[in-house]
Amino acid sequence: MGGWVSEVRDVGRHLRFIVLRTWDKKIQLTLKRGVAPDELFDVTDNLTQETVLVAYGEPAPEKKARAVDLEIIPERIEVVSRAEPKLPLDPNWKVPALLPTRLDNRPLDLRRPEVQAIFKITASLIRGMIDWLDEHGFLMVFTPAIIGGASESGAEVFRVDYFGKEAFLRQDPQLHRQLTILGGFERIYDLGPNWRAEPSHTTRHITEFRSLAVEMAFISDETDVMRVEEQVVVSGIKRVLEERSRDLELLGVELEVPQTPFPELRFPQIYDILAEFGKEIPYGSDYDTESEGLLWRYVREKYGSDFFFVNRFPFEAKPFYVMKAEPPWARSVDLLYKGLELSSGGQREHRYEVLLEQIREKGLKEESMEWFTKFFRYGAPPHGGFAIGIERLVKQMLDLKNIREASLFPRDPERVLP
RNA sequence: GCCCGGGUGGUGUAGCCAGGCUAGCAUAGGAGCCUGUCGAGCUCCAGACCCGGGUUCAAAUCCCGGCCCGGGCGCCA
Repeated sequence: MGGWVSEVRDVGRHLRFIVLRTWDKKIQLTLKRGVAPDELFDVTDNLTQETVLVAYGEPAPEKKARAVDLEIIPERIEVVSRAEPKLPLDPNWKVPALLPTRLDNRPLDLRRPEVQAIFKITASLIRGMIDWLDEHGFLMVFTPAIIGGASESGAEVFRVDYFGKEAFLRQDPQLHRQLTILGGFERIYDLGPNWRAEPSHTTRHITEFRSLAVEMAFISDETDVMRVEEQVVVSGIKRVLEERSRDLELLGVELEVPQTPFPELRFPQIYDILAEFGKEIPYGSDYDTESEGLLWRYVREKYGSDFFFVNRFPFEAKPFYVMKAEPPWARSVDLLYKGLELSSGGQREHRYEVLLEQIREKGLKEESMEWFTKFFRYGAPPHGGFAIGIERLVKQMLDLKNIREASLFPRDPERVLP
């Protein structure tokens, strides 16, 4: 078996314990002088923490070590890769490192079982979500990440030199998901990366994140989308509970399957709720970050839920492609989890003439969006969908302080390495 | 983008406001002791004030500039 040296303890001259860390257990190698060959003591003299060993041997007849999963009496030990003595952070966490130090030295940080737990949980979460989608007739597709046409809203995008032409990294798979629907695929999902060139300095933004983006045709209205979205989330959380109870315990997280349907708040009633908390938002305007926290408090007290939808956002706050409801509102839905926006979605506008009108209303040039809009001339079903930010979902589910902890190698305005 | 805060051994911190003895502690590292440890214990050793300028008899400490980082807001997932 192979692993990283977590600890070496000499107890007297005749006994040495070496604790190895593997990705799923702790193993103690026990060396007794007189029992173990002297050469095993020789090769393990001056072992440094985090050195990689491969050991061969049999389990001890009686496991006396309590704090490990396995106790081995080694017959042979190979020092595969000796770690330098001064580590940039301590994976044993005797001295906790700060987040920037952790991220600068992420491969060492990732050795901690608590950190690995985050990504094991993420894998189960995603598996649970996409299994539900597969079981309900959704097809996994991959839409492009490099987009040649103008961006959907003029929000900050990364520019790419595409053989001398200008292209952009997608902020969202939104437009191509819709075009895939126009391609006759009635239920799809796309799991992939998105990029935002926003120089945001917060604990809930990174410049590269992944989303699970779902789109479905022949919906009655945006509530069909909400019913799918909550089932996807519930299915993911159920899977985490089934497969990762030990990892949840390691992180000290108590997780429950949320009740469905999730509570739904709508504009303009939102303004009245916020007013109860003394928060005045001008009628017809979007709410701010503080409001998200206030609405969560409201929903928790009234419905006891950590999840809730917000529906009927002001059209002026949303992109051109959303479908309008009674003016000035739109069939545009956000899902919030513990007061943080997890996803945006809703019903899309599929009527060509209306779509063009909305593009003009947003002050965009019709020509710039023609690569997208022209296909709505040839038969477009009513449709809608949503995109859930994976890292945000994980952050909220595990009560992580910073979204960067939910990303293996996070990218933010100051960090593109390692 | 706007605003606020912070950079002390490898890591994490005390000291800064009220400038002044060999910059304290923990952990990791080196040397040694201890026959089963339980993030073991004990003794000793080595290791640091982000960069530049200024004020002062004296600067980690006060002032200015720079660099780097963190956070809040905006915007969003």
